[in-house]
Amino acid sequence: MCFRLVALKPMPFHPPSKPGPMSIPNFKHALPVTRAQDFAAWYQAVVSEADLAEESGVRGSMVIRPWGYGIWERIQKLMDARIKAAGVENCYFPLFIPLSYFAKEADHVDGFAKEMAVVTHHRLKMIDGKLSPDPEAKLEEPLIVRPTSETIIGAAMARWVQSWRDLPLLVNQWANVVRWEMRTRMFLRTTEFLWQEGHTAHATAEDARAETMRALEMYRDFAETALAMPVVAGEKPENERFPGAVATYSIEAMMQDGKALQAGTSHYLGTGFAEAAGIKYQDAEGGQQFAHTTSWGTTTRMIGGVIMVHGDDDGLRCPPMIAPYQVVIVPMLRDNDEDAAVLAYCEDLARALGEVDVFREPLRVLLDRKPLKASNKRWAWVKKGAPIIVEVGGRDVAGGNVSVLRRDRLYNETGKTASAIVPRGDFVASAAETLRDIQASLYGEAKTRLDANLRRDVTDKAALAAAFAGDKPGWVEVEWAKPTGAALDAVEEWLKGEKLTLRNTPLDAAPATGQCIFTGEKAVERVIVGRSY
RNA sequence: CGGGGAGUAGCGCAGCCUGGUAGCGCAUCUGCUUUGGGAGCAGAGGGUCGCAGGUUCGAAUCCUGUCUCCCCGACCA
Repeated sequence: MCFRLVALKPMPFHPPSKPGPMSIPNFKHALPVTRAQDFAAWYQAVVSEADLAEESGVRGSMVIRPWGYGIWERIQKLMDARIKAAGVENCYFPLFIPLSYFAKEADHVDGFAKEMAVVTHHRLKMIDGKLSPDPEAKLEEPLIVRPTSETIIGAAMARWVQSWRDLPLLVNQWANVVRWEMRTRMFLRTTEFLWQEGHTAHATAEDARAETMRALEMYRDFAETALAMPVVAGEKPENERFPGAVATYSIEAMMQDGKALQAGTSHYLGTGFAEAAGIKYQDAEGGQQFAHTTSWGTTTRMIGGVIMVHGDDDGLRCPPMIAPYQVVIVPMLRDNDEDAAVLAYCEDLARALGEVDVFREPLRVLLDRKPLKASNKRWAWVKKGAPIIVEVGGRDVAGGNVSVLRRDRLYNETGKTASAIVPRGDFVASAAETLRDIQASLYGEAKTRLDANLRRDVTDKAALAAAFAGDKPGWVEVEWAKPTGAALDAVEEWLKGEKLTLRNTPLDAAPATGQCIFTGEKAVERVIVGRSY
């Protein structure tokens, strides 16, 4: 992986101006490249410098390192609680799906056939000195590696659902899936990725649609609360739908370069998958009905979103709710007699912090005992984005203090790291409040940026194109007539020429009052246009 | 999958055109000095040059194939 700092086109979008080192020439940041120099290289630098993930040698697949996986485990824990609170139960379905299951739903096949990993053999053999699939061991029916599990879960649902009393059926699984993407990026689009996929079956369309919206709202609230990542929840236009879905909804987050990232999806699948899999039930009147199904998912992509929403030129700033460690204690050891006292003081501090409750959980604290120079440890934790870094030296011990560094406010006006010396007891007593404040301030900063870069004053195509000219960042919400079929294709064709995409039609948008920006017809709703990942 | 670029020590790179058996900076280790902070000096360790073939007396260097990564595009959570 190499970062080239030459002749890079400057990023036209800068975070809200903050006091600190922004204006100081040649300021030394923890990363080798800044957001303004090259956003894509900066993103990769955060991934590697924060020890989130690394290349694996397998195309498009990454090793998720402990700090990155720790964030995923936090996401899992908080999301899982919400899923269970909605009455959805976890279970596990096979990684391998018989080709015949997958083939049943035509639109589904159209959508996924091009990116499928296929298992065709069950044995290897040494042939001409090379270990190769044994031609004698060819599978009767190929297996596909799941790109999503609607089909195999549908087969199970068909067995489980007999009567209207069996509905609703609400299941979820945490799993890995594989999609053979042409172009991959760490966390944002990998060949194999981790996710949660919820699958539900209902008696009526109304119930299924309600579940679809419940999941969407769960994702919106999760993104904004746990990830401190403001999003826009809305419906995807017709041709961005999940293959086989009747309606697809998404949450869209704005990255610091102004591009949109789809961070979660929820689908109302109608009866299409039920018909393909035979999910039928006998209703109260004795008639046979097909169930209405939904599916909804969030993935490790969210970690990429957290990086691009909260990261700065010193690395990740991890929201406290999903930080594997919320407070990291770095002892300043000098290889002298004071060290034992410093360590004992740090251990007491860690113990006291471990008894603090924050966000209704015990505070997560690490005493970093690694035999490295304290300054190196500090900057490693800055890059990883630990919300609070506490440094403790001999003088702190003597004075009963700690030196506190907030990751969201790293520098003061003079460009120095903004460590604050505070009495130990005061720090422990206020730690939970400080973490809540960091969570809130990360959200606030991102929300301000989103609002400042979402325009709603564009009413014609020329102005829309101009709004993005010269790589201007952000989104534009426009009124449109929600064209379908060929008319929608024409809209997307024009947008493609401008390198733009339709993101979604926000649920909470104001009603449309004017004309469709694309067709000139009477507008029926508002849709967000932007560049995207 | 199309176009472009890259793979040499943990990281960042030079060497490749004009083949002769590998070098720089940072990091690491050791010693001394320093100490509210990303230290200084001296010394040391670490690489089958992505992989596989080929040409050659000899390949990091030339040729062929292949894998992986990055950028742009088409596709997508």
